[in-house]
Amino acid sequence: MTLPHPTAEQISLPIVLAVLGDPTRLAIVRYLASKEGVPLNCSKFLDLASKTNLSYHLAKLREAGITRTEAVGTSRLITLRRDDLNNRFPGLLDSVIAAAEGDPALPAVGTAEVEVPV
Amino acid sequence: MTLPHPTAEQISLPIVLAVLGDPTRLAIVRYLASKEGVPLNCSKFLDLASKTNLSYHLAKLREAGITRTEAVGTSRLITLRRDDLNNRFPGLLDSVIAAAEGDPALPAVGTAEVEVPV
DNA sequence: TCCTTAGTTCAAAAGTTATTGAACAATTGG
DNA sequence: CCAATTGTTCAATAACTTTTGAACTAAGGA
Repeated sequence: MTLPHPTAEQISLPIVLAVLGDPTRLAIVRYLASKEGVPLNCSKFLDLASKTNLSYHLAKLREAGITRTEAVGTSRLITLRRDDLNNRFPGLLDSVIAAAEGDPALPAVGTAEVEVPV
Repeated sequence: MTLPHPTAEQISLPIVLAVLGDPTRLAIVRYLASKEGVPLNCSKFLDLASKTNLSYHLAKLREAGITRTEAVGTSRLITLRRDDLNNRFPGLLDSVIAAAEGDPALPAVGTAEVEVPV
């Protein structure tokens, strides 16, 4: 079972920019980029917002074509659509990620989750 | 007399993205980029929106640090802050403009204004 | 089967942004 | 000075977006 995603051609520039123009979603994208290749589930982002609100933001990212969401069991595995975005808008995602990496004003993900050894 | 502009350091990534995430404003930026170096006044954009509404959108662009607005007589001369944006977010504006140039869904500026020779 | 985990959906409330028209201000040309 | 041109401000409204909590679904383990 797959959730609805736009095709690469359907990805719209103003929509991508508007969706990235939100600190919570930019923080999600920055974190996804920092864990490139590792599919993450929604709960990784609970630092940023409530479960319900995350569901909303992650749907926005998916509907804009910025992320891909795959249902696996009760989880959703989320990845960046780097290739599709790069084909459609060359250089855009990379420059956004680079800028986001250096932005201290964005909320952080994962700073609370230190694996505590037993 | 100069209108208030953010300094380069004050320019915020999410705000820039949110402000660019609007078709009218993206069309303004695309047109400014196509006339690089030539300062344009507000009336050039009347194809896109009413005078009042343009005033609003142009203020958003200025306050986000995307454009510079200079008052000259009763006119406002508007230019892109390309250098400041490039320093702050390298590659971002260029990729947005390149993507906007190829976007047929964006409203067009100036298609009605053909200089009629006498 | 029952419970837990993971996430969605829905409707309401809160907040924000866009659009409008009327009134205003400032400059410039006649 | 007067009128036209250029653009702003203000208040109202319309339209969207974000956030919330409660109720829900679906899968997986005990």
